[in-house]
Amino acid sequence: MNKSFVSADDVAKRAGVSRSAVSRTFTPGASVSEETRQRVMKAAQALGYHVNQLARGLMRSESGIVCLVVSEMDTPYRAGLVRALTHELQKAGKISMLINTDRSDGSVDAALRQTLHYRADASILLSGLPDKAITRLCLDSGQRIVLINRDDDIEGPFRINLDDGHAARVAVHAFLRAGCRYLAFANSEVGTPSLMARERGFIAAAAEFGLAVTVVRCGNTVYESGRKIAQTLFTEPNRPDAVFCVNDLMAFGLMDGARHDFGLRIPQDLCVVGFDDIEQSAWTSYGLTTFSQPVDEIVKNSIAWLGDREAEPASEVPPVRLHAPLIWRQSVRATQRVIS
Amino acid sequence: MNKSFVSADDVAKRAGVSRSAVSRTFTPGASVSEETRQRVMKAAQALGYHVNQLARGLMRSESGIVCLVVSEMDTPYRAGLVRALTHELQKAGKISMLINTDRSDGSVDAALRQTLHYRADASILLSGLPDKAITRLCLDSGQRIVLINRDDDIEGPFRINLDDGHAARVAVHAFLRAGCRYLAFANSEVGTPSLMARERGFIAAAAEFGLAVTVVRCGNTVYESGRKIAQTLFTEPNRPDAVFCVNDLMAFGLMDGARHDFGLRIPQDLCVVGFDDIEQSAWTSYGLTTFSQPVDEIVKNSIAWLGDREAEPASEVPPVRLHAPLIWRQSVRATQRVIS
DNA sequence: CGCCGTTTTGCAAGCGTGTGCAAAAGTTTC
DNA sequence: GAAACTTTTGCACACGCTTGCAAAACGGCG
Repeated sequence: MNKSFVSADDVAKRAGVSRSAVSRTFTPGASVSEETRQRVMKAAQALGYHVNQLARGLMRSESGIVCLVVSEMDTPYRAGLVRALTHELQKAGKISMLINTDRSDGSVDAALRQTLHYRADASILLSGLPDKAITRLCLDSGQRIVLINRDDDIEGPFRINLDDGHAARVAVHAFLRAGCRYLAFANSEVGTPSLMARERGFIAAAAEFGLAVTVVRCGNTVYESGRKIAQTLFTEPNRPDAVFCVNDLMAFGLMDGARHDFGLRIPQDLCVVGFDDIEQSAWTSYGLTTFSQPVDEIVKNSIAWLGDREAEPASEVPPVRLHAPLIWRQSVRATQRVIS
Repeated sequence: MNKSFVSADDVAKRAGVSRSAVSRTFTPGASVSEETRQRVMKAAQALGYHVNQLARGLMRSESGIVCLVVSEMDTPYRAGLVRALTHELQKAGKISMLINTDRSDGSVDAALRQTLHYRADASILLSGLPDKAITRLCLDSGQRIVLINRDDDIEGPFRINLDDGHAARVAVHAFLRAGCRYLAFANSEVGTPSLMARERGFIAAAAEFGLAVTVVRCGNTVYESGRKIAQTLFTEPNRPDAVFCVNDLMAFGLMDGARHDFGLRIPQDLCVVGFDDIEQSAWTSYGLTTFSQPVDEIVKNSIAWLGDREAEPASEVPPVRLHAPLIWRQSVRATQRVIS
């Protein structure tokens, strides 16, 4: 009761065996007789012994730690991803360290440095882009790196991306089927490769049908930005009748602005498509037609890559490109509008 | 370039000093001459050396690890809390481990066991209730425990709670001022002490004015539950004109149900108050009047308690009880309704 | 009982770090 | 220049664990 952790030595002493025996008892697949194992277990139970993973990680090459580096993690999409990742990592016997990179400027680099401090087996980056040098350092230290939706050109990390261009194309088709003619694209000023890919894809697909796209970029990928974009978009002379928002949150802001400030009805006067399919999209007030982030697939791929001890160096492996299906709800007309 | 972490020995060799010198260079407050410090730093830089926190944690009693144990962490309130906690912990030089307790049954206990494995300095519990025995074990191992909004009667952990009862009383007053007469309370079946405290407080305060409260409990504290409660509440003979929802998410479900399925106008026909003040409450579609979780205060108190190395055993310290102010938006009438 | 093959067990060397202690080096004072 | 301090440095042990290795124990067989 002296306020300190109990060690394997204590257990060994109590069970009347050597320290090796207790170590082997807690090492799956080690050679211990059933009798001693029982003895050790009983002693461990009584003392409240727990293997010290720090010390274990010192001997083995693996620490069992996986770092998740993420900023603005209360964003619904990110929060959901973190939840799913931690859950599956735990099932795989790993523990997750969460590194918050909310402070800008070199924060991702600092985060990766932290992962080195704790000898993490792997790092999963959900946001930000790491410096090349520090990435190299991690990789050289034997750490694995997974980049999710950060379409980076660094070689070495395992990259998981979406078919953003294809999704944008699907959005155009959906709008055309609904009889929309004036397309707009609501983007942020963040300029992440995947966001820009959606923009380019949308414009290109529209061009194939001879349609121009009004592009507005504003602030961060948040509700307020959508709200502001609604202001600029619907006060223009020829207002769009279809908007593809780079993100569900922006879509909500845009919808609220369109309805509240301009009295537009959705989908009768305006069709909206979002991206992420976060929980709120299904709420009755929005009923947003949106592309679904294949969270489970993303997680599955990440874990598989981490688990596969003898996998190729990632430079050989092409990025995984996952499909984001369109989830139909009520923010896009299913059929062409009849002009009455 | 042999895929492994570089150790202090490597640095020492390269800098032509002893390993102790390296260790001292990276230990704030240790005695090293400026010259050797420079030499060591240069060598460390060149090799990409990083102190191994696992090994350091083995020597010192502190690992620098703080565990956050939380379930359903993609819930907006929880996600925000986790974000704020990780941010402040990092500022305090700690690193956070995230333990997901989504699987029910004994999962919190398993989580605490994990914290022991990694010799965490402290654990912060945002959800679930730990077993008493395992809590004791953590405390005896010298670990600190913080319980946030889990109004538990275990002695030892540091407890942070809200003045739920008082908030409920404020809600009743708000409704009365708006001229509401038929009060209802929308709860979940979760039965957490703090949720029940809100329920009891609401009923008691209403009783003081001779008013009865219709209580409905349903499912989890999520949107769908609110939706369902709207169904049962507004099909009743004398429908309520004011509902206090235990949670913002449920409030949104209730509002959507009231508006969409029953054509009720808010706040003209129905006043609603929520709890948490999550981001969505400020969205135009909802404009929910709600009690604000003092996230910053919660975080500040937690960190202060962890940082204070020589603090009293928590059994001496009474739970901190924080105030949750009511944030006025549009879901409650400011003045009494004029019956026309 | 002796021989041989198979477990089981303890020893001891490591993993990468911090730190007390005494020796070495440097600084001040007389 | 020696004595008395102060600062810096290296040694060696400790932290709690894993694991290769060889000795010990065990079991079967002739």
